Amino acid sequence: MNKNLRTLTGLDRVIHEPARLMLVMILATVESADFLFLQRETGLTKGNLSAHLTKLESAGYVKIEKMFKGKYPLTLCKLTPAGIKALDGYRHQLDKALKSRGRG
Amino acid sequence: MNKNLRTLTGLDRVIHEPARLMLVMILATVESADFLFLQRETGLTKGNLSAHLTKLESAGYVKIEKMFKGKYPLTLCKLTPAGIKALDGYRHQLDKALKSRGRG
DNA sequence: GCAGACCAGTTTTCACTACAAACCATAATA
DNA sequence: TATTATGGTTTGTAGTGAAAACTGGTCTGC
Repeated sequence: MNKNLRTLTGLDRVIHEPARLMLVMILATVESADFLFLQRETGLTKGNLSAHLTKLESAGYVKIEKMFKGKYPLTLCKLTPAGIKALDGYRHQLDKALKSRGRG
Repeated sequence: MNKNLRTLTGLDRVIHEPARLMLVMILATVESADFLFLQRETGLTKGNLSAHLTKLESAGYVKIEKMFKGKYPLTLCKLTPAGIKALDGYRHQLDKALKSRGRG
């Protein structure tokens, strides 16, 4: 069953990065989240969070909407259908690979 | 249960790299493997495989023994107890994180 | 009314890393 | 003697993640 292991090479790197995996896992449960909420939840620095969100957006996995809450900017993030699908695929792929034979 | 997600930040990067995850998964099942066997199984290039093995060795996760099979060099790789433990920990950690809430 | 602190992010910088290509030493082959 | 194959290692390079520095706007004290 090394087929399962071989698929690891093709793992979605966008999702595979722990920080981003965290983000999509969170976004998968909340319908929508703002920047500071995500920062608190993940513990990432702002710069880091910003960069990861941009990357997720470029991949089409999250949609980012900028608005104003009162006078302050507000960045709202939401998982797209593509993002949901990507996360699902990633989970299944990894799950299969990690389950294949429990050592010897 | 975001505690599970937060732990993702601390994932062992040595194991997390797909190519190396493949390697340790294979090594976890075979007691010992030579360079070319690993190359065939993983599909990695020689250079790549060499580099990843060196990294795994530096981490103390695999033991590499060089010998001669007849007149040709032979590189034998074997998962160390530390490597087994690391893989186990990685699997559990990731499993927990990926299982926490299945969306919505 | 303006200097400085604060808010919500973005851009820049930098060290590291994975990958592939080039290389190396030896051995069989023509 | 070249040439090719074996079993790898070293080198070059583009890409990446993390933190620091920066930006544009707002509020506060004086």
